[in-house]
Amino acid sequence: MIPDRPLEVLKAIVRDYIASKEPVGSKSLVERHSFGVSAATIRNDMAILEEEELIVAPHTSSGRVPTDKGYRMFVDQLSEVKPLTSAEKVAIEEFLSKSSDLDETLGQTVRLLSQLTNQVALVQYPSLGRASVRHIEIISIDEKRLLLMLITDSGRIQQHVLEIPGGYESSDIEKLRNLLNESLTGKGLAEVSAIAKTIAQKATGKIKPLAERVTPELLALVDANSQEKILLAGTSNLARREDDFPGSISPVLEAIEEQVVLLKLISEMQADQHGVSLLIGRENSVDALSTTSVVVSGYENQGSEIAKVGVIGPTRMDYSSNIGAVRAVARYLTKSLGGTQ
Amino acid sequence: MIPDRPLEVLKAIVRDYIASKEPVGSKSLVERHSFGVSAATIRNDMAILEEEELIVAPHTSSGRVPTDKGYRMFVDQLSEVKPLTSAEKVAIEEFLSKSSDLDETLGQTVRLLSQLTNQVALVQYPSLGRASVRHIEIISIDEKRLLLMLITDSGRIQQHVLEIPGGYESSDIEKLRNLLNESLTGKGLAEVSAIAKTIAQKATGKIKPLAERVTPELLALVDANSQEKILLAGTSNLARREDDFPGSISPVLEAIEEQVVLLKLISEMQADQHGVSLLIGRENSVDALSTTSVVVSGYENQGSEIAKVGVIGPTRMDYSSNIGAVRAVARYLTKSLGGTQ
DNA sequence: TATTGGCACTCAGAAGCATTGAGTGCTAAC
DNA sequence: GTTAGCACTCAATGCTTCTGAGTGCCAATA
Repeated sequence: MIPDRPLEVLKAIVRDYIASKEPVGSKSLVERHSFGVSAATIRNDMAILEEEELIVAPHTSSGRVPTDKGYRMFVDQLSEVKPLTSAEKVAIEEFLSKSSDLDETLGQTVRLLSQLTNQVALVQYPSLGRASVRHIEIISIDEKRLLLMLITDSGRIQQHVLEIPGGYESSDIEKLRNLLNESLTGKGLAEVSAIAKTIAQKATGKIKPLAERVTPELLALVDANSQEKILLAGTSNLARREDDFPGSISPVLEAIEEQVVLLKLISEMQADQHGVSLLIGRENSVDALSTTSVVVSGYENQGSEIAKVGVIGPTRMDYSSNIGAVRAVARYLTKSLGGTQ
Repeated sequence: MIPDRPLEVLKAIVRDYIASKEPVGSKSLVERHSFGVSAATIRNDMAILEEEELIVAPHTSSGRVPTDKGYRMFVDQLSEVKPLTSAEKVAIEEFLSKSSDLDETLGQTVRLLSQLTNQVALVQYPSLGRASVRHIEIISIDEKRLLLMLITDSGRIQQHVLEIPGGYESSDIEKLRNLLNESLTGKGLAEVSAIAKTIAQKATGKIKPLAERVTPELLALVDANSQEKILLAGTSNLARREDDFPGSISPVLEAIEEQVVLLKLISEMQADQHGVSLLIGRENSVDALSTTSVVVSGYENQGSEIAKVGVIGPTRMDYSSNIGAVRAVARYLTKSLGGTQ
């Protein structure tokens, strides 16, 4: 266990380093904070911290820098996160109240979050594991083409144009639409597959061929719909902090643009005490992201978490305010979805 | 007018500089190309080019680098662009044939283009100036909420949930839907505004209040729909070429993320001889983008250009192959939209 | 036992300086 | 119009020295 004062020293080091980007030494530490002890004592404490691998010296005889483990301890000690200013709260309300559909809401959210935090913000589209069918719509485009639409209760819409080479009758379309909605509305997406098959069989008479044509497409929509998707914003914020990344930022940007990797990463994260979860530096498994930290929080619709929202930035980030911002935005997003969806 | 050989020298300088990123000098020029004259002669030619501001010397007594004007002349002289390899063509077909709805198609396209060119790719959502209404749908969610949808012939879908505090009857919904579709299907979005107002007046009896509630929302959808939108991909490609940007890339990234700016920029561009249009360096009016070039081409649906697709990268880019790729992708995109939409 | 002042030591980074060499512009000759 | 020759320029490189923030350790102190 780390004694009290060394812990305070660690916190001070993290704060100073985040603020200044310079390795922090014993002298500047006693100058900036009132520990009531001398630099030599602080040096002893720093020796303990270094022993525990909470800080390291970039070069012999230079100041110290927090390690991932050091940041982690700092964050875990964080008893309260920086609350948003009321101006920021107003900005959030302002932003999110305007948007109407899901796409727009998420787009606004991610931009907002990137502005609040000055980091790269990300928002995951509602995952569809638990989503259910709100409505299925079939719309006639012309004599031989139909637009099939699947709308889920998370607000996501999936559509596909399909050709009916032999043409169709609009009354049949209506029948099929009713049939599909009666059987599927309210059902979970996972169930759709099984039910849709029985529909194709149950369908009788003229609408049978139509049903046989449409149901596979419907399943394809469900499939496409279950593809996870991430929205990013504020990539330039990462670039602005270029020199927090040794070498080049481009591998970092590459990794972030790689949706699959990012999705895997955030989906494995579990919320901790602040209602947010974070990975610091090498705690995440993606090599290119070893110099970044990820802060995410889940947002909900109808009481259950449907996806995540968060930020990603250099390990040397202001954890306190980022955690605050992510948490707040997740809450507002939950609220906003509850309202309009 | 620039004589023949100096022009060839310019071309050689551009090519060598693009390939090597080093200012190119007279000696290396005669080594790499067979001009049949000596370095001293080339130097005379270079003096002409410098006189014309087609090249500059970064420092006294170093090699030369093309100016924006130099690149421009190079591009204008370009008689043919590098065709895609057949592997690339296959990749395009492969990619674009898979996608079903507009969102997905555009998403695929932009990723594809960024991979083909190793630049930041962008695709503009179909602009709605010339789009028309394909269908209007009203779907009941629960007793007091409706989902209003506007589908345009470019494949774009806009939706909004609206509350009907007093509830509604489903037969009324159907009447209103029919009324709206009869009046509006096939009409241009610009006309919708005028027509919708008359509908609200024409509506009689029970559906009048409903119509009065719905039509303003419909107009809002048209409005939202006419908001231009851009999809980006491959930002990391820009970062990978960091040192083509003096200072930092972050202002460049910022400018690119600023959709409004970018939209204005590309919407003002007019296609030239190759079916693409490009802005080189300071030819574009955005200051932060003065070290980048933009290559775009229009894509079409039903015979008329609906939006643009292109790439943006450092002025020191391979114009020939980028022009080729953008043009090809625009064509395939046109084809793909023609098929499925 | 914890804290402190003192002190020798380390080393990255800045500053100064000489060297190098690719490339130039100019001139006189071909 | 082309070329060889030549003096000149200057970014980049390498070398050395200098500086100072910061360290680790020890003996003295509370």
